Amino acid sequence: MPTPRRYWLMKSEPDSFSIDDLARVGTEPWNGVRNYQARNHMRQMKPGDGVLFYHSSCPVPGIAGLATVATEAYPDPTQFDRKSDYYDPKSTREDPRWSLVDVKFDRKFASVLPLEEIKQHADALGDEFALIKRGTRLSVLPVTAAQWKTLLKLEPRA
DNA sequence: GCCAACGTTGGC
DNA sequence: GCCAACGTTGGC
Repeated sequence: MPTPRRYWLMKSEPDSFSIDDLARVGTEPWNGVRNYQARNHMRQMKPGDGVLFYHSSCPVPGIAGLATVATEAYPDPTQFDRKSDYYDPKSTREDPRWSLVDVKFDRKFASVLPLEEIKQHADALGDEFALIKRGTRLSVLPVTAAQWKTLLKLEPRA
């Protein structure tokens, strides 16, 4: 039996990589994640999983569009690159510490679904939803099928 | 720019 | 293994 499709939310600062950037390149290796929980989530991903593309640290933080997981997790090459900001001297090729997946553009929302509005639906989403839980800074987090459905219903139409 | 929350590092 | 210091995230 095939593994059911799962859902995730991935944060990106639009100043460095936005939904428009993803639309332009089509597919992007999600490099630079240096948090174990976020990494572990990426290691669970399967091609075809749904991704909510979230803009963080910007004037209107929120969900900017949809993407799809395009690969299984594989070692993040930037961890071996001495010139990269993401270089990790403690990681080895024999035992890579950091993983990533490729993420493929699906579509851009007509406008960003603001975090502010998402928070107003905490009842439907559940207080434990990491996106709206106070103090959670996780950049890659799981989304349940019910949460996915709820959030897509909130998608701005214009 | 501020600051709360959290993760990581490193001395002991 | 504890915990203080430090760095980072990310909303506001």
